[in-house]
Amino acid sequence: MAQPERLEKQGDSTKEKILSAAESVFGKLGFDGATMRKIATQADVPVALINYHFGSKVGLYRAIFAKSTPAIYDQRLVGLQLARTEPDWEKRVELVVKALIVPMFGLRARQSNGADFGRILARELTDPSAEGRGIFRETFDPIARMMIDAIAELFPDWTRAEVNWAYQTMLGAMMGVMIDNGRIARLSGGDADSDDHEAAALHVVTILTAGLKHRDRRMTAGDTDREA
Amino acid sequence: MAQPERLEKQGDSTKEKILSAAESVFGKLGFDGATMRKIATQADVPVALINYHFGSKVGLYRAIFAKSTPAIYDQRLVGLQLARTEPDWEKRVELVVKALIVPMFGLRARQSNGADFGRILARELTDPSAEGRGIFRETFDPIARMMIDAIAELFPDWTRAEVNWAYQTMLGAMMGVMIDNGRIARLSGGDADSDDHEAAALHVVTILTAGLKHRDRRMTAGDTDREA
DNA sequence: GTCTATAGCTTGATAGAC
DNA sequence: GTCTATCAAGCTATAGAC
Repeated sequence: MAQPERLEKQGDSTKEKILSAAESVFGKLGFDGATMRKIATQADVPVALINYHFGSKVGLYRAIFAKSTPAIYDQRLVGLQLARTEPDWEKRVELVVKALIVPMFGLRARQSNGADFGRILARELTDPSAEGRGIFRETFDPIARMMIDAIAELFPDWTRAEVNWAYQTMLGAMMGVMIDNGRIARLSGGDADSDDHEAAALHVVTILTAGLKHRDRRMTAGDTDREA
Repeated sequence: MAQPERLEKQGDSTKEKILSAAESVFGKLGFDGATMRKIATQADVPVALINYHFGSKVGLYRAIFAKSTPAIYDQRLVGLQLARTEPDWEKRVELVVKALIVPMFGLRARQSNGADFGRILARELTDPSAEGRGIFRETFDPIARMMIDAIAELFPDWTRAEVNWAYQTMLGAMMGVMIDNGRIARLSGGDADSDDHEAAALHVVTILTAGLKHRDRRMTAGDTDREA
């Protein structure tokens, strides 16, 4: 803004090379498993350049989120608005589910290493110490609350606990089919292909939509501690 | 077996103190984030004792799985057998879902630090480099294949891909409500309590059972890339 | 902006006294 | 079995030449 868009020759390219390598290494090894050296090696730059451009390891990490997060936020917002205009209730449920799932898989498909960002997200979500970094709190919490409110509107007779657990179920399910750790291919004997983002997204959306629509409230009275 | 059960005075207690501390630290910080020193401090033993009893860091890590995994396996097996004897199809679906979910939450509730093991599991599942450790391949893959086969039997008209993605969806959903990273409480304003294992388990089981039973095959023909 | 060199610390693991 | 002392390797981050 203040500084008019300079043509930074290769300076820009270096930052992007580092960001891209970091995304890959953080995704594969996690925040603690990744090292500045490994990232620098993969980016083919000296380690010092990372600190010059991003300040610190956590600074680099945050830059990855800063890059990919706004698009997710915007697309989810659009998805929720689209759902609001849908008159048919059944289709509205599906649209809310898609508002959560589709932007994430869209990123995977669109970006060259979108799968890496998906891995980073999944790890961040399952990392209690990640709360300290506060990334989710700053970036995803606002849209998450909107999602939760949208679910509550769809099912006005649900308790707040039911609504929230439903959201966590959806979020977890999305992560489950987004991980791509090699195990899915192994277990399925190749029948389920992690690289087929559209198929993966479609299957989660289908099951989650059905699960929300047909959630049987009477089951809530039952017992879980049945032997099994 | 060969060695008759000796009463090892406190030797046994030390190993268990380390194991318990390791479970907690690994759960909170992950494999790479955890350090031998932090574990030793929490267990209140010198670092060298960990290497004496477990050989290495990864040896200690594997010992954690060796301790908690067989119970999960057995209970899932029993759950699947129970499902097989159920004549009512709808109830059978629910029993298969419970065979996956209930043992995990049962462990959380029963064991003092069962939540820590849940965290470790979730991280191991979302860690591509964990495949190198081979823990899932050795411990959970056999029962996972049985679960997948059970789903396939329940829905004979599904493709193998659909069956496998359904399993991954279920697994992810379970992780999603099992993580307990503090975010669930924050987003729900306390309405969803991660410590209430029974409630959490019940909500996932309910949604997943409904999702499987009412999965609409006709949706599979639809498009995912609709703008959302 | 780029790079080499290195400071200052923490890591996993072990040697060897008890 | 337990513990202190220590090693070699690897870590993040920075100083300073270009």
